[in-house]
Amino acid sequence: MDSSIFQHLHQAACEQVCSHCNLREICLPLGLNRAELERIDKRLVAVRRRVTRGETLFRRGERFRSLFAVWMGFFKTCVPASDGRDQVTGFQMAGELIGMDGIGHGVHQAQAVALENSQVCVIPFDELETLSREIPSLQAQFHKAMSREIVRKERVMLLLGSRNADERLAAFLLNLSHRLRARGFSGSSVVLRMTREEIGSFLGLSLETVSRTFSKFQADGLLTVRTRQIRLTDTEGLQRVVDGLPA
Amino acid sequence: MDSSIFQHLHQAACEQVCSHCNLREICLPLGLNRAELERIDKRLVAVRRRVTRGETLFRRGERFRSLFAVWMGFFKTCVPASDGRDQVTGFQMAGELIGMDGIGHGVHQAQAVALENSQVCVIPFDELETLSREIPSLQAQFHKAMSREIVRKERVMLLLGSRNADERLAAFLLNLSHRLRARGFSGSSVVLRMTREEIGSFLGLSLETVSRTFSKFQADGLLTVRTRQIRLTDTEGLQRVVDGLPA
DNA sequence: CGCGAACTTGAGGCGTGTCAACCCCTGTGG
DNA sequence: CCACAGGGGTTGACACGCCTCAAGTTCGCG
Repeated sequence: MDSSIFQHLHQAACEQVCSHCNLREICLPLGLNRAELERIDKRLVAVRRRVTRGETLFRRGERFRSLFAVWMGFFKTCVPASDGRDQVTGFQMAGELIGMDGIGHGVHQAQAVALENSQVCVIPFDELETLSREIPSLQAQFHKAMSREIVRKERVMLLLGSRNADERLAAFLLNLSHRLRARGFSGSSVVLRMTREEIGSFLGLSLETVSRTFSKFQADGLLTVRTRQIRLTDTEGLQRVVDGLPA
Repeated sequence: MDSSIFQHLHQAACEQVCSHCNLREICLPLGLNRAELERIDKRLVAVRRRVTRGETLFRRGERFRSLFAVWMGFFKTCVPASDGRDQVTGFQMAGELIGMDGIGHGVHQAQAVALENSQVCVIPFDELETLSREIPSLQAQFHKAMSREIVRKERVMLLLGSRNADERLAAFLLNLSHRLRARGFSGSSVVLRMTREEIGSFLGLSLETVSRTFSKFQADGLLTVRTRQIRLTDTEGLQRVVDGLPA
């Protein structure tokens, strides 16, 4: 176990100031000028919190107090389905917000679990509302973030409502790839942070179907699979699958 | 055609002031005190707009400027699916907001169509942001509205991802019933404003499956159907269907 | 009253879930 | 160092729920 001194040093080292964070262009403070950034430093983000792999960030039913911005790592959000098991409602990576489901009733409607060792910036919600009354560009950015979340959910609805297994998985992989590319990663080499079962739960498919579809895509030369290590070799082909066109 | 004088009188009669609107307890101004209500009168809602049955409120790709609150009537929102036909993403009734999908990119991502003769309150978005910087309770209410929209979409995702046709349609009917009851209607007598095809599109089912499931529910004594006129005779039984329990 | 749209019902086929067996990898303990 | 256990992943066989196609009926509007 680390000594408390070491812990303190570390806290100081990765101090939570948005103005120097390299995620500021894809996170909530996007579009703020320098003065505004410095104004929210130390106010928007109270603390940064570590969440180890498998640990729960918040549970369904817990009182909602803060939003969380993923600073590093990877999360899933899920809600209990009728049969007792969890259904995954989304995956979040660096720069993405978690917890917006809790605003409506002051209680978290979902559970968030880290899929790898992660860190999140804790954004007390009352402070966010106060600051966004003072800083219009922060207000605008927050509203855009919520709106985009609505559009994302809507897209998944479409996926689940009218696409077959191939189309769903292809869309899922391309979406992951785009988000990784936007964060400076290659996009063609994807390391899955989640199990086949979690992918299936998110896409409304059984884990066997997910596995079979991976194998099929590999046989069709669209990608190569080695368990969690995926290499997308033909993204245009995957896009054709999404569009429902013949291979 | 009405004379212009009559039209003017009518406009004056149903003047768009939130403080006297009988929907204020289920619409955006919920939770505002009298002073705040009077402060937003004439500012939050610029005009009220009539939309006749079948008419489009806004189209996908149109510039986003305003949110719309349904004042009376019934709407569907939909987005073009890959095969050219539309996929329905939601149904909206009195007191519900339409257009939040457009905030994120300044462009409407969906299309909204009236399913009966309707009227909507036009809420210019820049004015809403200005007012919600001045009136914290309005800000809070708007944030809650967006959050609840996210949760609603999430629930539909679950429905589409892990429930069969019976469970989907039962959940849909109970949801409609709850929303009608919250607006002072009976809740057990439901007049569907949409076709079987639109229900199916929303629930990820074919119109034939929707029709068959209605017939099945009727045979099971859960409701009686006469095309668009539905009478829910056993809501507890429908709830058991939703929960996946045996009939 | 007549036409087209909406709805119902049936027959058949396909995609995906379920069940089951097996493999691979990793970590653990003897 | 090996044996073992357990979780994750792959693959096959089979069943079944829902889609598709098709025919016929009812409804609603001009």
